[in-house]
Amino acid sequence: MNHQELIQQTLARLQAEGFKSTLARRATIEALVEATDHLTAPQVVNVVHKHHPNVGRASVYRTLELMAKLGMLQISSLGAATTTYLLTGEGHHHHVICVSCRKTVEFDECVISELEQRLAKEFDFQIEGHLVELYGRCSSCRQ
Amino acid sequence: MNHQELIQQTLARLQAEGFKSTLARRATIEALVEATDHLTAPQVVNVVHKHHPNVGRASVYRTLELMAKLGMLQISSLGAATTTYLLTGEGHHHHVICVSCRKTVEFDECVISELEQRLAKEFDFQIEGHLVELYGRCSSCRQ
DNA sequence: GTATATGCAAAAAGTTTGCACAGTA
DNA sequence: TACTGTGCAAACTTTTTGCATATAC
Repeated sequence: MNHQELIQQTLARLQAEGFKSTLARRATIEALVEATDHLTAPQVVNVVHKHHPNVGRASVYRTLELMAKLGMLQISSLGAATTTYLLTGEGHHHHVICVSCRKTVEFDECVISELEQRLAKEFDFQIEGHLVELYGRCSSCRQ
Repeated sequence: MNHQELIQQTLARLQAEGFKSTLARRATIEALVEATDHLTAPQVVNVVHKHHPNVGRASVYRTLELMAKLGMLQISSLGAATTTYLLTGEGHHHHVICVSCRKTVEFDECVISELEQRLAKEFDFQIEGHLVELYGRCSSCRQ
């Protein structure tokens, strides 16, 4: 699926939930779709402003909040002090993060699915996503 | 292990790394030890100020940063917009978080250990902790 | 046409920094 | 004593809010 399609689909999902398709929302989704990694809110604002200088910062925040509430974003701390956002679905992967130099490496394996199903039953949750991060010390930082 | 012992041990770990044992650090650790759940930085500051009104806010932030760097804290976004901290080790558990009402339930099972060992070898990381969070919609919010 | 959503600007909240002084080792 | 760490206050960054206007449906 290319970017335009993904943007369309994401907007459609918002519409399906009863929210309107607007420029500010499209611009925010655009920024998230183009990102290859987690972005902080101010980073999203920056990207949005590159293409659409007239979109307000508050609208970006409001869109991020809305999408997070709908489970459309993966929210992560990436082991750092700032929250970051990434579109869920597509390119599912997780991170190993060095607590010393903040270097991150990705891995694709996900051992969560069985657990997910068990917990969904146990707590009567409809699971929509998950976050798995490992923290440690990379080889250079252990010297 | 009781609270006092855990505080001592945590301070000792700082000292082992070459950092001094001070009141501000003890107060911060105290707050984290007493917490039964993740705390935001401002919450830690509040607890510290209850017992030690004269400890500066900046010192608490600096201690949190230091401990995070040393891998002594589990950092989590809890699916919300603020970073939270919890002492690692002790009472290891994870959360299922409702993206709609923010209700969280805990679970103890952890399927990460095998994965952890495999990734440690593959990327030459010394893994010190991990974060696993599931996001979804609780039964009441699905009505 | 109507309700939702927006942009702006100001307020609030959270975090970081510089510096003179204090406390640990 | 030497140097790390502190408290304070100010600067800075990030996030939220109120409100008049614009826009999607």
